[in-house]
Amino acid sequence: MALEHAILVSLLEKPGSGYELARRFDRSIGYFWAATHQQIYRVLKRMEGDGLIDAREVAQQDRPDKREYSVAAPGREALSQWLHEPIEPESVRHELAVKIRGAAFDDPAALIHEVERHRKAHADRLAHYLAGERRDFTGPEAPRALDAGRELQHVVLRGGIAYERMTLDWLDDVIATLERLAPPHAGAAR
Amino acid sequence: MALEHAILVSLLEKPGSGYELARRFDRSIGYFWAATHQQIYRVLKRMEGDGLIDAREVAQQDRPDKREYSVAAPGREALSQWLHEPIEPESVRHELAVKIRGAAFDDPAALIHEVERHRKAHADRLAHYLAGERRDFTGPEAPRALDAGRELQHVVLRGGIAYERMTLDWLDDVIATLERLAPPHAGAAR
DNA sequence: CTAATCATGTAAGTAGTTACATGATTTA
DNA sequence: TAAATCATGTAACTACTTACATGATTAG
Repeated sequence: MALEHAILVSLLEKPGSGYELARRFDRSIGYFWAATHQQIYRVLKRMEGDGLIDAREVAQQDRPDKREYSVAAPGREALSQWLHEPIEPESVRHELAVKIRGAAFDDPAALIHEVERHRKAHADRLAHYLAGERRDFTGPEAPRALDAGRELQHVVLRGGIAYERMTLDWLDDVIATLERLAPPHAGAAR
Repeated sequence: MALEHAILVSLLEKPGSGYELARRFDRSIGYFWAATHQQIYRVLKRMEGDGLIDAREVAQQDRPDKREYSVAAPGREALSQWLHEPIEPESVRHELAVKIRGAAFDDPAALIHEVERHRKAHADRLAHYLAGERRDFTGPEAPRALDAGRELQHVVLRGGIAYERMTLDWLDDVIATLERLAPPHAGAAR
């Protein structure tokens, strides 16, 4: 149940409402742990009930009021404990790879468009990561290094960048392979 | 619900029992779509009920009998239809990245062992992929190219290899970063 | 005779998705 | 006054995980 832990990390980095968390899960933290607002609200409620987080009603003039959550001592403890437990190295779910192998039993050429669409999505994400890196991790603030949080956010971002670059290269390979299989006679099967 | 589609692809590549599928999901196809035997048996039953696959009782002398499944015409049709539908570019779930960002609020040095454990798992997987590539995709059978299934299996495997290589490099970066944060004063926090 | 492999499941619980719903405030 | 953003939820469903269970056959 890593969503709880992802929420704890995000709230330690900065307290916020369910809505704000949902937006973070569309950006930074969500790049490696996706969650919808429905799920977030449900889990926040449970975590509050378990005493892991505290809620504080915040009245706002220019916007609807909100409930701001922050991490309570038992939440910090729970996170710390989880950090010291081993986790299983990721079991991947790569739907596009299923499609690519499935294309052998259909028309490989028909998949080219879909793969190109994914390629574009990954190129956009890479551009977004690189912009974030330029914004947050370059410039003269470097001497103030040894800020653990900053360094660790950066190394995770570098992972995202490496992942997107690798994926782009691979998708080019996939497209080239599909094109090679297409020209002679469309509609190949085993 | 891509498990159904992954099963269809796997059964088109080669018919088999639930047990055999479960083993494939521990190897080849499972490298990009994980599933346990419990889930597989349940989905197989549903798919049979939906007419997507056919079952055939196979008596064996040297082993317990089994039910061998193969793809029926409606199953082929369902796969073909799915292949022509667009899917969302993957939403990633990278638990280790959550831990790395969480380490800012605990002892970064304490995470080094965990990351090294993951590094080893990925190194093993890479070695396994490379052995599979040497076994199945090298040698003099090259001229018999244009076998779509073979080519597509290979490009998916190349993706797995690229992913593991990228991950190893990144985990080295992570370890170096954690070590850099560790020496002066263990137990940093923001 | 014991462990390993082959083979198939049930039951209970947790996590996650999709659809639906409401209402405030702000900007065009 | 309509659309966008901020803000929070419920309900129903589907997917997935974990624990438990059984029984055959084979190799050591």
